Amino acid sequence: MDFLGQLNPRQREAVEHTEGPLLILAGAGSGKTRVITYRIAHLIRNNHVPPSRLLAVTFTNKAAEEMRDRVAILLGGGSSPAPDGTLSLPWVSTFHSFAVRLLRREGGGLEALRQGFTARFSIYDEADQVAVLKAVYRQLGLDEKFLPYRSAAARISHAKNQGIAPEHYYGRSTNPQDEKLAVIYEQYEAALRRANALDFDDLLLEAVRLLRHDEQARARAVDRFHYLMVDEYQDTNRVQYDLVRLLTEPRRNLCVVGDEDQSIYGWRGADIRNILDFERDYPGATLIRLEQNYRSTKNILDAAGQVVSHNLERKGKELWTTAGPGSKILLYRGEDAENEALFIAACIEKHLRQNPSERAAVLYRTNFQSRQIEEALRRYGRSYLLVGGLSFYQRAEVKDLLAYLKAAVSPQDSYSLLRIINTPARGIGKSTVELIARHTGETGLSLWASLEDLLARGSLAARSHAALAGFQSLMKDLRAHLGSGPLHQALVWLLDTTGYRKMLEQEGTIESQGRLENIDELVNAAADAGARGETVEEFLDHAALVADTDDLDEAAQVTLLTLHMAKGLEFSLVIMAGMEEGLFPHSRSADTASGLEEERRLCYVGMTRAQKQLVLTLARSRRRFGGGELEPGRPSRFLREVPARLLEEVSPFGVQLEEGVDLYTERHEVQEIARHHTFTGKTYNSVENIAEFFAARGIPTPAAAARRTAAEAPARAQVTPIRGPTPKAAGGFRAGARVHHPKYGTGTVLRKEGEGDDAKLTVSFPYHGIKKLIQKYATLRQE
DNA sequence: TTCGGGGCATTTTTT
DNA sequence: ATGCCCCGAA
Repeated sequence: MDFLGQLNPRQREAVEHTEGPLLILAGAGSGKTRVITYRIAHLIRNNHVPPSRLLAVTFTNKAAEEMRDRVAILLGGGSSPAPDGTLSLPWVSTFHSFAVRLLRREGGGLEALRQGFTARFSIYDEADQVAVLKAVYRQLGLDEKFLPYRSAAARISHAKNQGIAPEHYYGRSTNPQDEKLAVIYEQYEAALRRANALDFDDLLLEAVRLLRHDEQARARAVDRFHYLMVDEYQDTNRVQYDLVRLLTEPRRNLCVVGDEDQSIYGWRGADIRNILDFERDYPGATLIRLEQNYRSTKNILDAAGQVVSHNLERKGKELWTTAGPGSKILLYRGEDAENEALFIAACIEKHLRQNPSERAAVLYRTNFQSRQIEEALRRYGRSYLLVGGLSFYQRAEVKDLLAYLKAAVSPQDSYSLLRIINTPARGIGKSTVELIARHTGETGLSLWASLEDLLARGSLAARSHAALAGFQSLMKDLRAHLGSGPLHQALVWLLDTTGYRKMLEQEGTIESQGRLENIDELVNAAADAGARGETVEEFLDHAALVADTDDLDEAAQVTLLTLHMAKGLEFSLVIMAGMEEGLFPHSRSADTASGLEEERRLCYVGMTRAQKQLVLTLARSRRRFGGGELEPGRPSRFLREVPARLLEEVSPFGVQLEEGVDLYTERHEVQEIARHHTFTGKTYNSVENIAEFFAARGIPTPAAAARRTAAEAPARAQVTPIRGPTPKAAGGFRAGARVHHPKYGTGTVLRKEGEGDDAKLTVSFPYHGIKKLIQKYATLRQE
């Protein structure tokens, strides 16, 4: 098959340019993934480069998976199978999982480089970081009033991403807060080191360190990868830049693909200069612009292009298309957020009725905006997929079990140990933990070693001694189980022995029911991992590096998500909500020129997601917080940057259902429809997704390909399971009643506790699961 | 040690 | 309006 014939001239040029540095500026919708995958296929098939000599790096597992699948399909027939008969494929991975594999593999080098580190390090996510920072704050006598943990974590992360060490941070601090933060930073680093843990930033930093200081390790890496490709290059930070540099010197067969106009992660440390200065950093680099857009209508492209042309920090690209102008961009201004939301729902309804096979998305700047839009969609009985919220691996019960495993695998991992030392409650309370922590501080031992030391001394009160001794033998037994049998059996044993399962069962609530299902799913995932031959460590790595958005269901007809999460996706109809000053551009970004430019790029990203129809909406006034005042808003400056000739203002009656009912009188009828509507599509965080979170991503399977095809099939119906205690009948919202909640929509009352205003209701909502509500506070309506 | 009530802040978040 | 953190009572 001559796959090069399927490319346009520019794309083909990019694919065939294989030697030396290459920068591909790929505008939105210009076939970027196509170019990367074809380029890989070209190198392998036509230039006979062994697949193992190629490395492609992406930012998300999802992108990596997609790329792998597409390369596999391209190579499908003719590439050379490996001796064992499997298809040999290049290494496609995220920056982070690449770093982890490198560090685990080159563990010896790492240990030599860094005192006290072992290749068995734990990976700490944001929740773990906060736990570490809490301890550091306490040690320094600070509290969150100084700086919220999350902000401190963000600032430390930012410093790390720029390669600024704590001492350096201290040196350049100009105010007392920064000085203190430098100390926090230093203590945080020390705490991680003691715990033999690396945070996400460290994974990259340590990989860079290793390659810099361990000549042999670098030689091995450079020798292995002759061709490197980096996707979304505009989102790389300084450390990723260094990593790429180390991997490509001196061969310099580096191909980076990106779009400076889609750089929207500056606040996370991404450095737009990496892409702007590529030609300077890699002299002799070839620059190829992909400007033909295959996604959107001309009107949409022109509008987006006009907006982003107001930016100065760009190389400049002009997207063009052979498509026709298409519809104008609709602009709607509602009285308030509720009215805006109703318009959005009506607009989606109209579009999908006319185009039943198409997909629509509502994009917004901040997550709280989804609430009213959800409510409006529910009124129309329209199912949707809300992207955001807690992912599976971030859930408390899953994190607990993983913490048991981490603590067992790495005795130094004090923060994982801390998490589960008294979960379920086993009589090791706050004061006992503090006692051990103090001992840790005095001796410099890890929490676990300190615990053992205290037990050996026998100086503890009988009660705590017994509790701690019990815990000690529990962990020893867990280690033994992990060493002797399959992982999932160890987990089952753990759940029984600790009484974790019992704890949830005894709770007897609907929430606990869900948690039980989650832990069962984790056990299944462990069994699958075991069947694939994964070790505990690999299982834990996988769990740490998998992200929730990886499983974004593309089959959903209506998707609600933030502008940030929309990058890389496309929808027939795109509605951008909340086009108001202060909201978008967001007030916190509006005071610097670079912040404003990033907001503008975000606007560009949002607009270019639309294939056929783009709709911009705003509200004349909206409430800032729940109970706040209605505050008037001003239209976003981005609206003015769209040429007026491309815009069409629509009244609330401009977009209507065919029946001719208007938005205001219609509500009650619509509610009636909604009541009978069956929700379809799987919930973003539903249990059935969990297995997929842990599914192997290494080798594309027929099942994976089938799943892709199946994405076009209608989503299966989901029935919210109702289990748990038998509902008691009572007045008002009694069990079994259908109620409506402003945020969660329509749900079923499962249980009622107490009477009158103080009654507590347990309600099951599709998409949101089980919520406990106080009748007095929750604005519930009887359906 | 553990549970429940009142105070407080609430942008975005690839790994 | 809500979620989460800390403090006081059982």
